[in-house]
Amino acid sequence: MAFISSLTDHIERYIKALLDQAGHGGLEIRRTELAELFECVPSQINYVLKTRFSSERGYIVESRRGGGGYIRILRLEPQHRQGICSWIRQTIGESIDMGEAEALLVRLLDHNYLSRKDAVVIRSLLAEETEHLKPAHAGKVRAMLLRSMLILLLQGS
Amino acid sequence: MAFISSLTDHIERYIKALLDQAGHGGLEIRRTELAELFECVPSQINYVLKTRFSSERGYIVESRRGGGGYIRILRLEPQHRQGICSWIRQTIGESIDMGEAEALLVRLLDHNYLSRKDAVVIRSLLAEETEHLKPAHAGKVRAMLLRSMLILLLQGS
DNA sequence: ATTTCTTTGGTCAAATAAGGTCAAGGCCAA
DNA sequence: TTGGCCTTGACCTTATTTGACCAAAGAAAT
Repeated sequence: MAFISSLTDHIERYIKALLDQAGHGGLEIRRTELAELFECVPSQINYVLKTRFSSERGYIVESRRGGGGYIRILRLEPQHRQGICSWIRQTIGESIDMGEAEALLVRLLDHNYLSRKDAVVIRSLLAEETEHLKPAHAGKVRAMLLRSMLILLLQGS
Repeated sequence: MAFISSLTDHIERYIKALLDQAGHGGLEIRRTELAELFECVPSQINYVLKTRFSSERGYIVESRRGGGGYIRILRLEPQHRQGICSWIRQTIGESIDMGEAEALLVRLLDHNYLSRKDAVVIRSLLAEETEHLKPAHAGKVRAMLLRSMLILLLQGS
Protein backbone atom coordinates (compact mmCIF):
# COMPACT_ATOMS: atom_id res chain seq x y z
CA MET A 1 0.00 0.00 0.00
CA ALA A 2 1.37 3.40 -1.00
CA PHE A 3 0.99 5.29 2.23
CA ILE A 4 -0.13 8.85 1.97
CA SER A 5 2.08 10.56 4.47
CA SER A 6 2.20 14.00 5.91
CA LEU A 7 5.42 15.54 7.12
CA THR A 8 4.30 14.63 10.62
CA ASP A 9 4.02 10.99 9.60
CA HIS A 10 7.54 11.01 8.18
CA ILE A 11 9.03 12.51 11.28
CA GLU A 12 7.09 10.05 13.43
CA ARG A 13 8.47 7.10 11.47
CA TYR A 14 11.98 8.50 11.61
CA ILE A 15 11.87 8.86 15.37
CA LYS A 16 10.39 5.39 15.82
CA ALA A 17 13.15 3.92 13.70
CA LEU A 18 15.71 5.68 15.87
CA LEU A 19 13.96 4.31 18.97
CA ASP A 20 14.11 0.79 17.57
CA GLN A 21 17.84 1.13 17.09
CA ALA A 22 18.46 2.74 20.43
CA GLY A 23 18.09 0.34 23.33
CA HIS A 24 16.08 0.79 26.49
CA GLY A 25 17.92 3.96 27.31
CA GLY A 26 15.80 5.98 24.95
CA LEU A 27 17.19 8.51 22.55
CA GLU A 28 18.22 12.14 22.44
CA ILE A 29 17.67 14.57 19.62
CA ARG A 30 18.24 18.27 19.03
CA ARG A 31 15.10 19.99 17.93
CA THR A 32 16.77 22.30 15.43
CA GLU A 33 18.78 19.51 13.84
CA LEU A 34 15.69 17.41 13.24
CA ALA A 35 13.88 20.45 11.90
CA GLU A 36 16.73 21.09 9.48
CA LEU A 37 16.79 17.46 8.40
CA PHE A 38 13.12 17.65 7.48
CA GLU A 39 13.31 21.25 6.30
CA CYS A 40 10.56 22.46 8.57
CA VAL A 41 10.07 24.91 11.37
CA PRO A 42 11.24 23.68 14.78
CA SER A 43 7.81 23.84 16.30
CA GLN A 44 6.77 21.10 13.88
CA ILE A 45 8.83 18.77 16.04
CA ASN A 46 6.83 19.75 19.08
CA TYR A 47 3.67 18.99 17.19
CA VAL A 48 4.91 15.52 16.31
CA LEU A 49 5.92 14.88 19.89
CA LYS A 50 2.62 16.09 21.27
CA THR A 51 0.44 14.11 18.89
CA ARG A 52 2.49 10.94 18.35
CA PHE A 53 4.64 10.48 21.42
CA SER A 54 2.24 11.35 24.19
CA SER A 55 2.35 9.63 27.54
CA GLU A 56 -1.03 8.17 26.68
CA ARG A 57 0.69 6.31 23.88
CA GLY A 58 3.38 5.12 26.21
CA TYR A 59 6.19 7.59 25.69
CA ILE A 60 8.04 9.89 28.00
CA VAL A 61 9.53 13.06 26.58
CA GLU A 62 11.92 15.21 28.56
CA SER A 63 13.74 18.26 27.34
CA ARG A 64 16.12 20.95 28.34
CA ARG A 65 16.64 24.41 26.89
CA GLY A 66 19.72 26.54 26.59
CA GLY A 67 23.19 25.60 25.47
CA GLY A 68 23.54 21.86 25.11
CA GLY A 69 19.77 21.57 25.11
CA TYR A 70 18.12 18.33 24.05
CA ILE A 71 14.92 16.37 23.73
CA ARG A 72 14.94 12.88 25.20
CA ILE A 73 12.37 10.34 24.11
CA LEU A 74 11.71 7.16 26.03
CA ARG A 75 9.38 4.35 25.04
CA LEU A 76 7.77 2.64 28.00
CA GLU A 77 7.57 -1.14 27.74
CA PRO A 78 4.19 -2.50 28.78
CA GLN A 79 4.48 -4.00 32.23
CA HIS A 80 5.31 -7.64 32.04
CA ARG A 81 5.30 -8.16 35.75
CA GLN A 82 1.60 -8.99 35.88
CA GLY A 83 1.22 -10.17 32.33
CA ILE A 84 0.09 -8.20 29.37
CA CYS A 85 -3.56 -9.21 29.78
CA SER A 86 -3.94 -7.90 33.25
CA TRP A 87 -2.11 -4.77 32.20
CA ILE A 88 -4.65 -4.35 29.41
CA ARG A 89 -7.56 -4.84 31.84
CA GLN A 90 -6.10 -2.17 34.08
CA THR A 91 -5.51 0.25 31.27
CA ILE A 92 -9.02 -0.11 29.87
CA GLY A 93 -10.86 0.04 33.18
CA GLU A 94 -14.62 0.39 33.46
CA SER A 95 -14.97 2.79 30.57
CA ILE A 96 -12.72 4.13 27.86
CA ASP A 97 -13.12 6.85 25.24
CA MET A 98 -12.14 6.52 21.61
CA GLY A 99 -8.95 8.51 22.07
CA GLU A 100 -7.71 6.31 24.88
CA ALA A 101 -8.69 3.20 22.96
CA GLU A 102 -6.76 4.39 19.93
CA ALA A 103 -3.73 5.16 22.08
CA LEU A 104 -3.83 1.67 23.53
CA LEU A 105 -4.06 0.11 20.08
CA VAL A 106 -1.12 2.18 18.85
CA ARG A 107 0.85 1.12 21.85
CA LEU A 108 0.17 -2.56 21.31
CA LEU A 109 0.96 -2.08 17.63
CA ASP A 110 4.27 -0.39 18.47
CA HIS A 111 5.24 -3.37 20.57
CA ASN A 112 4.07 -5.94 18.05
CA TYR A 113 1.39 -7.42 20.27
CA LEU A 114 -1.09 -6.73 17.52
CA SER A 115 -1.10 -6.92 13.73
CA ARG A 116 -2.10 -3.94 11.62
CA LYS A 117 -5.05 -5.79 10.20
CA ASP A 118 -6.34 -6.86 13.59
CA ALA A 119 -6.09 -3.26 14.71
CA VAL A 120 -8.08 -2.11 11.69
CA VAL A 121 -10.79 -4.70 12.30
CA ILE A 122 -10.97 -3.81 15.98
CA ARG A 123 -11.33 -0.10 15.25
CA SER A 124 -14.05 -0.79 12.77
CA LEU A 125 -15.97 -3.08 15.12
CA LEU A 126 -15.69 -0.59 17.98
CA ALA A 127 -17.05 2.15 15.77
CA GLU A 128 -19.82 -0.03 14.42
CA GLU A 129 -21.02 -1.23 17.82
CA THR A 130 -20.94 2.14 19.56
CA GLU A 131 -22.01 4.50 16.81
CA HIS A 132 -25.57 5.12 17.97
CA LEU A 133 -25.08 4.82 21.70
CA LYS A 134 -25.18 7.63 24.22
CA PRO A 135 -21.59 8.68 25.01
CA ALA A 136 -21.78 7.64 28.64
CA HIS A 137 -22.90 4.15 27.74
CA ALA A 138 -20.62 3.95 24.71
CA GLY A 139 -17.56 4.22 26.95
CA LYS A 140 -18.55 1.14 28.92
CA VAL A 141 -19.49 -0.83 25.85
CA ARG A 142 -16.22 0.14 24.19
CA ALA A 143 -14.30 -0.98 27.25
CA MET A 144 -16.03 -4.33 27.27
CA LEU A 145 -15.50 -4.96 23.58
CA LEU A 146 -11.91 -3.83 23.54
CA ARG A 147 -11.09 -5.89 26.61
CA SER A 148 -12.68 -9.00 25.14
CA MET A 149 -11.18 -8.67 21.70
CA LEU A 150 -7.66 -7.97 22.90
CA ILE A 151 -7.67 -10.75 25.46
CA LEU A 152 -9.06 -13.14 22.91
CA LEU A 153 -6.27 -12.33 20.48
CA LEU A 154 -3.58 -12.59 23.11
CA GLN A 155 -4.84 -15.72 24.85
CA GLY A 156 -6.43 -17.62 22.03
CA SER A 157 -4.71 -19.68 19.42
CA MET B 1 -29.46 -3.61 -16.40
CA ALA B 2 -25.88 -4.35 -17.14
CA PHE B 3 -25.51 -1.54 -19.68
CA ILE B 4 -26.81 1.47 -17.90
CA SER B 5 -24.39 2.74 -15.35
CA SER B 6 -24.70 5.59 -12.98
CA LEU B 7 -21.72 7.64 -11.92
CA THR B 8 -21.84 5.77 -8.64
CA ASP B 9 -21.49 2.46 -10.49
CA HIS B 10 -18.48 3.75 -12.43
CA ILE B 11 -16.73 4.92 -9.32
CA GLU B 12 -17.55 1.64 -7.61
CA ARG B 13 -16.01 -0.35 -10.47
CA TYR B 14 -12.97 1.90 -10.53
CA ILE B 15 -12.33 1.42 -6.82
CA LYS B 16 -12.84 -2.32 -7.08
CA ALA B 17 -10.33 -2.47 -9.92
CA LEU B 18 -7.84 -0.60 -7.75
CA LEU B 19 -8.53 -3.04 -4.92
CA ASP B 20 -7.82 -5.94 -7.23
CA GLN B 21 -4.45 -4.46 -8.10
CA ALA B 22 -3.58 -3.60 -4.53
CA GLY B 23 -2.70 -6.58 -2.39
CA HIS B 24 -4.10 -7.54 0.98
CA GLY B 25 -3.05 -4.26 2.48
CA GLY B 26 -5.95 -2.37 0.99
CA LEU B 27 -5.67 0.93 -0.81
CA GLU B 28 -5.55 4.61 -0.11
CA ILE B 29 -7.17 7.36 -2.12
CA ARG B 30 -7.62 11.10 -1.84
CA ARG B 31 -11.21 12.06 -1.98
CA THR B 32 -10.64 15.23 -3.99
CA GLU B 33 -8.45 13.48 -6.55
CA LEU B 34 -11.04 10.83 -7.19
CA ALA B 35 -13.73 13.48 -7.40
CA GLU B 36 -11.68 15.38 -9.96
CA LEU B 37 -11.06 12.23 -11.97
CA PHE B 38 -14.80 11.63 -12.24
CA GLU B 39 -15.65 15.32 -12.42
CA CYS B 40 -18.07 15.21 -9.54
CA VAL B 41 -18.44 16.78 -6.14
CA PRO B 42 -16.32 15.20 -3.39
CA SER B 43 -19.31 14.14 -1.38
CA GLN B 44 -20.25 11.79 -4.23
CA ILE B 45 -17.31 9.69 -3.11
CA ASN B 46 -18.79 9.44 0.36
CA TYR B 47 -22.03 8.26 -1.15
CA VAL B 48 -20.28 5.53 -3.10
CA LEU B 49 -18.39 4.44 -0.02
CA LYS B 50 -21.48 4.37 2.16
CA THR B 51 -23.61 2.44 -0.30
CA ARG B 52 -21.06 0.15 -1.95
CA PHE B 53 -18.26 -0.36 0.52
CA SER B 54 -20.14 -0.82 3.75
CA SER B 55 -19.11 -3.31 6.39
CA GLU B 56 -22.15 -5.42 5.52
CA ARG B 57 -20.60 -5.83 2.10
CA GLY B 58 -17.30 -6.83 3.62
CA TYR B 59 -15.28 -3.63 3.49
CA ILE B 60 -13.65 -1.44 6.07
CA VAL B 61 -13.24 2.24 5.29
CA GLU B 62 -11.04 4.46 7.41
CA SER B 63 -10.23 8.07 6.78
CA ARG B 64 -8.33 11.00 8.13
CA ARG B 65 -9.01 14.70 7.66
CA GLY B 66 -6.61 17.59 7.51
CA GLY B 67 -3.25 17.83 5.82
CA GLY B 68 -2.14 14.47 4.50
CA GLY B 69 -5.73 13.30 4.72
CA TYR B 70 -6.79 10.10 3.01
CA ILE B 71 -9.44 7.45 2.65
CA ARG B 72 -8.29 3.88 3.16
CA ILE B 73 -10.37 1.00 1.86
CA LEU B 74 -9.82 -2.56 2.95
CA ARG B 75 -11.59 -5.56 1.49
CA LEU B 76 -12.13 -8.29 4.00
CA GLU B 77 -11.25 -11.40 2.10
CA PRO B 78 -11.91 -14.24 1.40
CA GLN B 79 -15.42 -14.62 0.04
CA HIS B 80 -16.43 -17.71 1.97
CA ARG B 81 -15.41 -16.09 5.22
CA GLN B 82 -17.43 -13.03 4.32
CA GLY B 83 -20.37 -15.34 3.86
CA ILE B 84 -19.79 -16.86 7.26
CA CYS B 85 -19.57 -13.43 8.81
CA SER B 86 -22.86 -12.24 7.45
CA TRP B 87 -24.43 -15.53 8.48
CA ILE B 88 -23.03 -15.00 11.96
CA ARG B 89 -24.49 -11.49 12.12
CA GLN B 90 -27.85 -12.89 11.13
CA THR B 91 -27.74 -15.75 13.57
CA ILE B 92 -26.76 -13.60 16.50
CA GLY B 93 -29.17 -10.77 15.84
CA GLU B 94 -29.92 -8.09 18.41
CA SER B 95 -29.77 -10.37 21.39
CA ILE B 96 -28.75 -13.93 22.07
CA ASP B 97 -29.05 -16.19 25.11
CA MET B 98 -26.31 -18.41 26.43
CA GLY B 99 -27.81 -21.55 24.93
CA GLU B 100 -27.96 -20.11 21.44
CA ALA B 101 -24.47 -18.71 21.81
CA GLU B 102 -23.15 -22.10 22.82
CA ALA B 103 -24.90 -23.75 19.89
CA LEU B 104 -23.32 -21.26 17.52
CA LEU B 105 -19.88 -21.89 18.96
CA VAL B 106 -20.32 -25.63 18.59
CA ARG B 107 -21.37 -25.25 14.98
CA LEU B 108 -18.35 -23.12 14.19
CA LEU B 109 -16.10 -25.58 16.01
CA ASP B 110 -17.56 -28.47 14.04
CA HIS B 111 -16.77 -26.74 10.80
CA ASN B 112 -13.31 -25.71 11.91
CA TYR B 113 -13.96 -22.02 11.72
CA LEU B 114 -12.87 -21.78 15.33
CA SER B 115 -10.18 -23.41 17.40
CA ARG B 116 -10.96 -25.14 20.71
CA LYS B 117 -8.80 -22.71 22.55
CA ASP B 118 -10.49 -19.67 21.05
CA ALA B 119 -13.85 -21.16 21.95
CA VAL B 120 -12.74 -21.63 25.54
CA VAL B 121 -11.56 -18.05 25.80
CA ILE B 122 -14.75 -16.75 24.21
CA ARG B 123 -16.96 -18.69 26.65
CA SER B 124 -15.02 -17.40 29.57
CA LEU B 125 -15.12 -13.80 28.37
CA LEU B 126 -18.85 -14.00 27.69
CA ALA B 127 -19.45 -15.33 31.17
CA GLU B 128 -17.20 -12.76 32.77
CA GLU B 129 -18.75 -9.80 31.01
CA THR B 130 -22.38 -10.77 31.51
CA GLU B 131 -22.37 -12.40 34.93
CA HIS B 132 -23.84 -9.52 36.92
CA LEU B 133 -26.12 -8.04 34.29
CA LYS B 134 -29.89 -8.18 34.18
CA PRO B 135 -30.91 -11.00 31.80
CA ALA B 136 -32.57 -8.64 29.32
CA HIS B 137 -29.46 -6.55 29.01
CA ALA B 138 -27.13 -9.52 29.14
CA GLY B 139 -28.59 -10.86 25.91
CA LYS B 140 -27.71 -7.71 24.03
CA VAL B 141 -24.26 -7.49 25.52
CA ARG B 142 -23.63 -11.12 24.71
CA ALA B 143 -24.72 -10.55 21.13
CA MET B 144 -22.38 -7.61 20.76
CA LEU B 145 -19.41 -9.40 22.25
CA LEU B 146 -19.93 -12.61 20.37
CA ARG B 147 -20.39 -10.79 17.07
CA SER B 148 -17.25 -8.73 17.54
CA MET B 149 -15.05 -11.57 18.70
CA LEU B 150 -16.10 -13.98 15.98
CA ILE B 151 -15.77 -11.45 13.19
CA LEU B 152 -12.39 -10.41 14.51
CA LEU B 153 -11.16 -13.98 14.48
CA LEU B 154 -12.51 -14.66 11.01
CA GLN B 155 -11.31 -11.45 9.40
CA GLY B 156 -8.15 -10.57 11.25
CA SER B 157 -4.69 -11.80 10.50
C1' DA C 1 28.32 37.30 42.28
C1' DT C 2 25.46 39.69 38.92
C1' DT C 3 24.21 41.10 34.75
C1' DT C 4 23.85 40.36 29.97
C1' DC C 5 24.22 37.68 25.83
C1' DT C 6 23.47 33.58 23.20
C1' DT C 7 21.66 29.31 22.45
C1' DT C 8 18.06 26.34 22.83
C1' DG C 9 13.54 24.67 23.34
C1' DG C 10 8.14 25.89 24.26
C1' DT C 11 3.52 27.88 23.27
C1' DC C 12 -0.20 29.40 20.89
C1' DA C 13 -3.01 31.03 17.37
C1' DA C 14 -3.70 31.76 12.43
C1' DA C 15 -3.53 29.82 7.95
C1' DT C 16 -4.04 25.82 5.18
C1' DA C 17 -5.49 21.35 3.75
C1' DA C 18 -8.06 17.63 3.95
C1' DG C 19 -12.42 14.91 4.67
C1' DG C 20 -17.72 14.55 6.64
C1' DT C 21 -22.76 15.59 6.93
C1' DC C 22 -27.13 16.54 5.61
C1' DA C 23 -30.92 17.87 3.21
C1' DA C 24 -32.95 19.50 -1.07
C1' DG C 25 -33.75 18.36 -5.69
C1' DG C 26 -33.35 15.17 -9.87
C1' DC C 27 -34.22 11.02 -12.27
C1' DC C 28 -36.18 6.71 -13.36
C1' DA C 29 -38.63 2.40 -13.05
C1' DA C 30 -42.60 0.02 -11.21
C1' DT D 1 -46.93 9.28 -9.80
C1' DT D 2 -44.39 7.97 -6.48
C1' DG D 3 -40.82 5.78 -3.87
C1' DG D 4 -36.26 4.89 -3.92
C1' DC D 5 -31.85 5.58 -5.56
C1' DC D 6 -28.45 9.35 -7.20
C1' DT D 7 -26.32 14.07 -7.42
C1' DT D 8 -25.14 18.45 -5.75
C1' DG D 9 -23.75 22.07 -2.81
C1' DA D 10 -23.72 24.72 1.43
C1' DC D 11 -21.79 24.29 5.75
C1' DC D 12 -18.99 21.65 9.45
C1' DT D 13 -15.07 19.23 11.80
C1' DT D 14 -10.50 17.82 12.17
C1' DA D 15 -5.41 17.54 11.29
C1' DT D 16 -1.30 19.79 9.88
C1' DT D 17 1.92 23.58 8.96
C1' DT D 18 3.93 27.99 9.91
C1' DG D 19 5.57 31.87 12.37
C1' DA D 20 5.72 35.35 15.89
C1' DC D 21 6.75 35.67 20.45
C1' DC D 22 8.09 33.51 25.15
C1' DA D 23 11.14 31.09 28.64
C1' DA D 24 15.01 28.65 30.35
C1' DA D 25 19.83 27.44 30.79
C1' DG D 26 24.48 27.96 30.16
C1' DA D 27 28.42 31.26 28.87
C1' DA D 28 30.68 35.50 28.97
C1' DA D 29 31.42 39.91 30.67
C1' DT D 30 31.46 43.03 34.51
